[in-house]
Amino acid sequence: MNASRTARERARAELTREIKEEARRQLAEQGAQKLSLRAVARELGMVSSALYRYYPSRDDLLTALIIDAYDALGETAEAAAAAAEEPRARWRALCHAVRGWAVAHPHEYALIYGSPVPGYQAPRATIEPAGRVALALAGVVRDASPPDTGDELPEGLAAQAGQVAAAAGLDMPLTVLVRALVAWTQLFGMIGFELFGHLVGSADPADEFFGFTVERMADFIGLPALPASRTVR
Amino acid sequence: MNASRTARERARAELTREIKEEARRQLAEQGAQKLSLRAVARELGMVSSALYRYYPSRDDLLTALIIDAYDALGETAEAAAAAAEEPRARWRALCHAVRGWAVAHPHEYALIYGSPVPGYQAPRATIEPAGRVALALAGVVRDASPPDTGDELPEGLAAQAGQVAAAAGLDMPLTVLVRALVAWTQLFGMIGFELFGHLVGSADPADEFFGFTVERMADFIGLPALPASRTVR
DNA sequence: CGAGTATAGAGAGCACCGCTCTTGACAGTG
DNA sequence: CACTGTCAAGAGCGGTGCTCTCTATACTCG
Repeated sequence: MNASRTARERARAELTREIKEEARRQLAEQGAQKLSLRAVARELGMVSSALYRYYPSRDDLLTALIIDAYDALGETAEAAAAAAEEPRARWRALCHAVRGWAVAHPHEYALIYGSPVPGYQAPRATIEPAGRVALALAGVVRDASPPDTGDELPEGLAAQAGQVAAAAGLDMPLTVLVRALVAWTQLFGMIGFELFGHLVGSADPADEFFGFTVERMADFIGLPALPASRTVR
Repeated sequence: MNASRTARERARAELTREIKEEARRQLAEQGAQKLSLRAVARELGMVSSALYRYYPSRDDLLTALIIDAYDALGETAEAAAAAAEEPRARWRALCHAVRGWAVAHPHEYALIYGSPVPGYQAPRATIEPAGRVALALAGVVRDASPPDTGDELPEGLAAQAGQVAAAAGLDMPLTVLVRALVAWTQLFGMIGFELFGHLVGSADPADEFFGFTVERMADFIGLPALPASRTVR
């Protein structure tokens, strides 16, 4: 009886996965706007209404894709950070990994870091995976334990940074944490600009510009320069 | 006969304007995705097919709105830069003006700096207005004539910067120009993160964070600190 | 001034969309 | 075997962008 029940559930899990796969395919081909339940169903050889047994609405399907994207990007970032030793090398690896993922999955990147889908409110479930990259970034900085930068932090900003540090268990100078926050927005700003074509007239292709900026961000945070081989990359 | 001809054309221009106005209203209320030709026509008391005499497609209407948005933001930026004297004050004013416009017109901002509409290719006509903000930014930096930062620029990046400088008539050290480019992406990255809710768990409200970052960017580029009153803002 | 023409909006219609409700088939259970 | 819960299917609703045809009207010119 347990086996039979599992059989049904297996079929269900299988189809759920296939739906998501097909949806991701369409997402990659034509973007989130054009993602249509009917088209997904058509491609899967089923009728549109049947899809609603798996995802109660188009937005719910989108949410599933969003969570998957956050998780995939987060995992990429964590793996890159774990693969290097030196703080600056880890920083570089992480930044380039994030960019690499974004370039490889532009539509999924746009889904999570582009303009939010109007009327769509990101559910609670997306918050945790959304924080993974930022956490990985902050972790790299913390492990490098750079010195206090001496910035004068406005009261409210210091309080916000304190809360972040407490919530994430990040034991580091608040000035460094705030600078890491700045670098965080810089990283995604640059990637977004590249992906969305705003660099076309200036720094496109953006490889060298990206590499340059990553180094300046590392300087900005106070990560030590690499000891031996000083590949500027 | 010229007057009569003008009469017809006037009516046409009037309606064109009204269509754009109504479209902008809907854009501001519900975002680009929900912008519907039928709804615009309904609100204007005409039939949907009649709209096609004014804009051949929904995308063309969107293009008109995009150009308007770029122009509005560019004008805001230019005005802010012109209203101050000291380089750092001009820099501050410009950055805060851009952010202010973005916060006041989130959907229009998302339209131009969010994920591009899939399948939609920005026509040539958008390029020039799109560059206005960047040009205003670069102008402020050039007028401050900060010294060469001494960065080692990779070959390709230096070439790209040289082309930009030549095309825009910006006579300044390439290292400074590249750093201004970095700050440019930083500025929009931060604004985008704030608008799209990515700062919610960390630096939200973002006023102080934004102010802090603007100052660090000014430092980064090499803009001199304000002489007398050193309001950190 | 009157005939002809260009331009305007109206309306029907096509193919698609998200989503709902009902119906009939089927598997698993007592 | 009868029952129950799950599933896909189908029809249908109101909406979308867009096209086509038709008619009324404003303008132009002989």
